[in-house]
Amino acid sequence: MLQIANIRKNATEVAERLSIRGLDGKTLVANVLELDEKNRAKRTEMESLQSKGNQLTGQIGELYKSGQKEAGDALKLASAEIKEQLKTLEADVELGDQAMLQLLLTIPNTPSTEVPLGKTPDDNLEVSQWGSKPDLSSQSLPHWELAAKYDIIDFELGVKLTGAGFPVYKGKGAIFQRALIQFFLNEAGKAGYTEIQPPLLVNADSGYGTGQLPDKEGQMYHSTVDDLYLIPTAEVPITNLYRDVILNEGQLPIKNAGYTPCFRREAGSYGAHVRGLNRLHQFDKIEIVQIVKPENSYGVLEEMQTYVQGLLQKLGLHYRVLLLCGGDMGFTSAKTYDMEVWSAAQEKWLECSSVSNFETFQTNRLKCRFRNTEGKTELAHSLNGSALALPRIVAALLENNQTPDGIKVPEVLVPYTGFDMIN
RNA sequence: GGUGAGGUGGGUGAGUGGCUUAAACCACCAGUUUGCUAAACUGACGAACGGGAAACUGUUCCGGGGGUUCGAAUCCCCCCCUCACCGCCA
Repeated sequence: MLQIANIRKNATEVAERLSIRGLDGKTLVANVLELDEKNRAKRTEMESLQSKGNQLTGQIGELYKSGQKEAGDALKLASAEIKEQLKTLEADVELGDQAMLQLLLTIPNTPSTEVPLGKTPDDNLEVSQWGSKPDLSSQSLPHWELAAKYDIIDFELGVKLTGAGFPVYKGKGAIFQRALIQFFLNEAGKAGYTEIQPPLLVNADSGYGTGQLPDKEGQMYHSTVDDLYLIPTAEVPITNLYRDVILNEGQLPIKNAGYTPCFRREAGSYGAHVRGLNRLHQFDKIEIVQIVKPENSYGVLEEMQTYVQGLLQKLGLHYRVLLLCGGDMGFTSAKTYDMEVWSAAQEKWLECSSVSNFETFQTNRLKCRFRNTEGKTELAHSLNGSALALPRIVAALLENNQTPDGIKVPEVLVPYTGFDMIN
């Protein structure tokens, strides 16, 4: 959620930056300012009346104490009248605040000025590519066929147990998953991230804190008896660690990493492109999260982006880096890089990581602040990225590394798997 | 699930109707002293929002919501959460 004070102060800039998303920034900002002005007028009116009432009660107290009961009783009448007037005023102010909140909730984050204009994924800017397409023989198989051939992932069994999108990993397939998780966690540790094992169920407050609620309510699995939500990403618990917190400047930057299964209902997205591991209801992901000082956040975004690339390089995967355009960026992000790995048999790019700077969009909601050098509280900036999400990495590794004798395990993973070939 | 206790500022924790502009201690911050660090001393120090060029000033906030009262952290009602013990159980 954008900060109203910031919109007021930097109206033109906010409007311009919103326009990068293809929105009518000017009108949006004008609407906010108009409502804001109305609200403030009402608030001033209410507060001065409250002040008057407070003075009165003080006087009444004095009068009673000095034994002037009748004079006190007389003032009570005036006090009662003010109280009556306040009722409607307070209700008005409350309504105004609600209206403002509702309005602000509909406005996405202001893109960084470096974000390219554009509406669709076609307008994303390809920043770089690494590696090259593997040279596979003509009989290369998609990963779901490889999974069946070597009996390492069973999609049908998952359907029996739960439903589509809940695969069962078996034997070397399960070990391979575990190896990747441990590899990613160890790498994050080496890069200075503190490992976190958070709860997989969160309450509604946490959902609101990172913005999954109320907008994406339908995307989360909800246990209604206890009113808890299965996390769609570790971002939710790990970022909410800092909800309603005032940090000391010295504690920043905070760097956390966590592995969790992620649960997504993915309501409404069915079809051919969800085949195999491409889109699941439950999958494993290692997430990295940083809470930083505002002036550092864009430098940190580059650092995180580079870190994720390093993982892909160690796995020997051909990938590209996209700078998302305004229209394709998530609602809460100010700047996002997507990493896509090449899936050799499907012959397409698969998104496997998304690294974003949210500036104060999340921390405003979370009330995550730090005390700056002047001793004043200031909203921190939050960032996160997948490092990495497993399924599409697994898909790409299976497809790209297939040989007539089996699937070669990347060298960096062998210490974790204990085998160098899936066959 | 049962019974009991409790939720106060960054933390510990006092506070049973107006003197609370929330004590005290700790932490954080600034300064003094000091080879450095530490310690000691001094000072400042809750948050959010509004008004003001600024100095400054107003309002709200003691888990959440309602109520009593001229006036509520304090009294009453409902809800939520935490802790302890018991029961059940990995």
